[in-house]
Amino acid sequence: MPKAYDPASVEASIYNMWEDGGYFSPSEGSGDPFTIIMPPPNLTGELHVGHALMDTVEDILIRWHRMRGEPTLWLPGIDHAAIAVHTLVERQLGEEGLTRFDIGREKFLERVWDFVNTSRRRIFDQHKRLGASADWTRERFTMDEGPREAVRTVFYKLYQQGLIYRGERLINWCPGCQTAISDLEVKHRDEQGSLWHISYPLAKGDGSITIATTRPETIVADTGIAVHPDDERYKALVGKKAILPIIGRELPIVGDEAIDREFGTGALKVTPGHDQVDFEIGMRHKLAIVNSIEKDGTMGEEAGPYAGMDRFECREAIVRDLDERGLLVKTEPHTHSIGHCERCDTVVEPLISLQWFVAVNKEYGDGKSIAGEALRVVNDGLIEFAPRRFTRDYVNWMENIRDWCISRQLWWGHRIPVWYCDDCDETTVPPPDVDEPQACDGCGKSNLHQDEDTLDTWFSSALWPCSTLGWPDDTEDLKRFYPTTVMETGYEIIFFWVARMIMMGLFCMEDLRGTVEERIPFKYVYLHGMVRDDKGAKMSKTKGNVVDPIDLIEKYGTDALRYSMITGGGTGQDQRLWEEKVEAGRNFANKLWNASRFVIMQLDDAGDSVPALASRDEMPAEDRWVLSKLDRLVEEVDRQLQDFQLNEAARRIYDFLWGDYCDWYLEMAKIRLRDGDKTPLPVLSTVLETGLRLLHPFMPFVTEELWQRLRNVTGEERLAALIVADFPNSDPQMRDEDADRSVEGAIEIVRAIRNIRSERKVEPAKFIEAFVVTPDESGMAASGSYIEALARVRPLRIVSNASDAPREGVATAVLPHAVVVVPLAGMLDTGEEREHLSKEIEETETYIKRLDGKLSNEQFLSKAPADVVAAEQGRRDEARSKLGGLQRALAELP
RNA sequence: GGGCGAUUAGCUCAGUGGCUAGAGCGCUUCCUUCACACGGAAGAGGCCGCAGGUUCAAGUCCUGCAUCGCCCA
Repeated sequence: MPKAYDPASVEASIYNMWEDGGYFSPSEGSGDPFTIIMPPPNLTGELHVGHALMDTVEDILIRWHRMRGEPTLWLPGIDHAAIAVHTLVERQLGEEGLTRFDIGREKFLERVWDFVNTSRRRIFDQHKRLGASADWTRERFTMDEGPREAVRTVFYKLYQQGLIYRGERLINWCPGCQTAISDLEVKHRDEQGSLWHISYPLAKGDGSITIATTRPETIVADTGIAVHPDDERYKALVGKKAILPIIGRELPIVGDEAIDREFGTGALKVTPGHDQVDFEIGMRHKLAIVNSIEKDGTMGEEAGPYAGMDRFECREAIVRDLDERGLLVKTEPHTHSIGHCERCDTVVEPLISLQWFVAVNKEYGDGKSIAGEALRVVNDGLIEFAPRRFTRDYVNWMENIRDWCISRQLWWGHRIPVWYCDDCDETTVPPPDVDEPQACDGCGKSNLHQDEDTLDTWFSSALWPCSTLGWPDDTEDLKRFYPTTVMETGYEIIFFWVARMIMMGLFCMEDLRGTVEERIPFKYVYLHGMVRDDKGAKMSKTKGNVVDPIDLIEKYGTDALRYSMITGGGTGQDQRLWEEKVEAGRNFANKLWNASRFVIMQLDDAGDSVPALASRDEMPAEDRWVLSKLDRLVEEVDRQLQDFQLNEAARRIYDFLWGDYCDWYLEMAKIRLRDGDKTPLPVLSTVLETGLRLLHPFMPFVTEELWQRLRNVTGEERLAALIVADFPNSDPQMRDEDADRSVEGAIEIVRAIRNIRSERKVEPAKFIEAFVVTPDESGMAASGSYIEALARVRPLRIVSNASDAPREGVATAVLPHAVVVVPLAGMLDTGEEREHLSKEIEETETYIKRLDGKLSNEQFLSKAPADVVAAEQGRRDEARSKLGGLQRALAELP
């Protein structure tokens, strides 16, 4: 075996072995399946470290459940990412001096598919590099035939129920992407702007009313002025009219409770065509709606003299004109929140437009609503969030949800399955099995044309848990794996995706499943945090601070990356990642490699003379100790995995394998092995094998490789691969408190002697004499040989009486159950020794004082659980005896 | 404006009421001993943001405040 673990030389072949072995597909066994539908990455670009974290978490859960023998399905896929791909291909066209309208819809889509087919493969290869044990035979794409049929079906069902409608509403328009976007796709950001105070003359008389606005370019679309009905300043004006400057339109002055009297002048110009709040005020007072901004962001006809001007140029022009007319009262700096397109960062323009919506709050059937149901299943605990705090975000959002605008003015995506008639006004929405309707539902004529638009990508993603398993057909997979078990994703898409999957999952399954428990798309939502750069900044291509997971894998290995990511932070917590952090994982993999290398070489050397594992009453304490500790570990890891505490589980396994197993047990075993005693071998290999099984979900490659190598020398033939071995089960029979106490006591003695040697500058190689004073002479004798070897002591004298140890020229360490005395004649500085002991006496006294305080407190004695009280008493006894020992040692110094 | 999170060793972070608060990295001293220098041994380093409260017991629960970050409006 090579001296160092080289991930690059083993990962690919191990992955192929797993895949060829068919281990990624669910086993046929009975029992509840464990299912994760993988969040589908965009098919643009590459997997980033966020995906690496996602894959790691999901793969850990999947591998753990697979090893528990459950039928386990991890279903991967890809999302068609409508806007992203659409704009990407448009940009490519732009470089050739073309627009999509030059080449037409059909040619445009051909180019998109070319792009899709090349970039699809790459993503799966990257998942595989990460070790993802997903079932590639079930891979899905949101634009495949199955998911396409699901989209058609759910659209039809929603339409039939009156839950999808087309209407003229104020929507968020992105002039950059040239499409409507949903509320969620608008990102608000505070920006420095101005608040302009503008005077509007009254229609009758000489008076005027001054309004304040941040968007003077929308003045041309004003259709009213609103004030608070109780505002003394304006009360008399309600019902009167003002004249819109420049345009000359008469504006009714209305009273509306929604007006904030403190903001600006307390008078609001109302522009229902270009502002959500204004739109609602306009509805309440039946104000007209004027559209003055075009979809490309220029001013339209209604803008009069400003028509054709860019919206931001228009703003300056209007302010200038108003100023010239003496109507600009004042301009003050003002910071306010401005909506930007999530994708292209263009300032979003609220516009009145004819779009398709899902009526999420509308009652249907027996009085339920889509959002209401989605809220109920979470409030009733049928779906749980981990970490729990995200439940409230979800509930708040769902309670305030508004209708979902689902049409997009894009060509790439699921085309809206609606046809309009050229001869009458009827809209035809055919059942999903009809590709293209031949006749209008209204007049029966055949002059039909399909809606030009496509659906929001998230509309099809919302169906993902259903559509990937075969819905609308009630397939075997849908019967077996729906509801899925865990939805694991980033907290930033709770609303975009998780919430919508819950809404649509419940709706889709209505006809197929009788109870709501059977309709939910998943039982647990596990949310991971964001991976940031070393300074805590969000990674982004434009900032150039992205870390490529494949680079890290090539440098440190997949397991190293996985370990570092999983232990890098708490559940749902953001974490920072940079190269040096991954080194910790690499070092661990290498440590494991070398410990295994030692064990394997020893087993190999021993050949047929390796004894069977002895019965426990024949084992020395250290063997029982390591098995006992291992069992505690197994129990803890199991509990932590149940609670989604993946980071703690990984850390605990690390602590055991590196600390208990490598640093102590292995070193103890070496001593017996050198003496020709082969009985540690089965213990070494059993504990290692169990450790590999425990660690496998976290670090699959190195554990599989080592497990195979170990199996080759132990000759165990039962199983082909670690990936399908049993996950360890706790066996309380293995617990051994006597062994724990005795070995840990001996470890304390080794540490104490090493400390004395180091502090007193004893030559490292030199063997020195040492005394251990302990009431349990025979028990200690059992540990004598490895204390000698590990602390480089010869001879070690175990005595039961302090008087049997020398007093002069000695360094003393006082432990709770033993006193270590090391004669250091000539090497000892009495002054230093005195200082040393005095300091420790002081610390121990403080500690005892604290315990005394606790133990003399009646409240504590009566209210604390008995075992806590007993533990504190035990600590005090230990501390007292330690103090006595320290004081004696001090007194005996010359 | 509302909500959420963070604040613990020099840095990055664990810590799900009860050991004298831990890890990795970094730092100091020592060790190229036949698994491993991607290593081993020994150490130094903490008003657990601040102020109150609950509790026999608080880094952990509650309230307020401060700073930073995120989400929503």
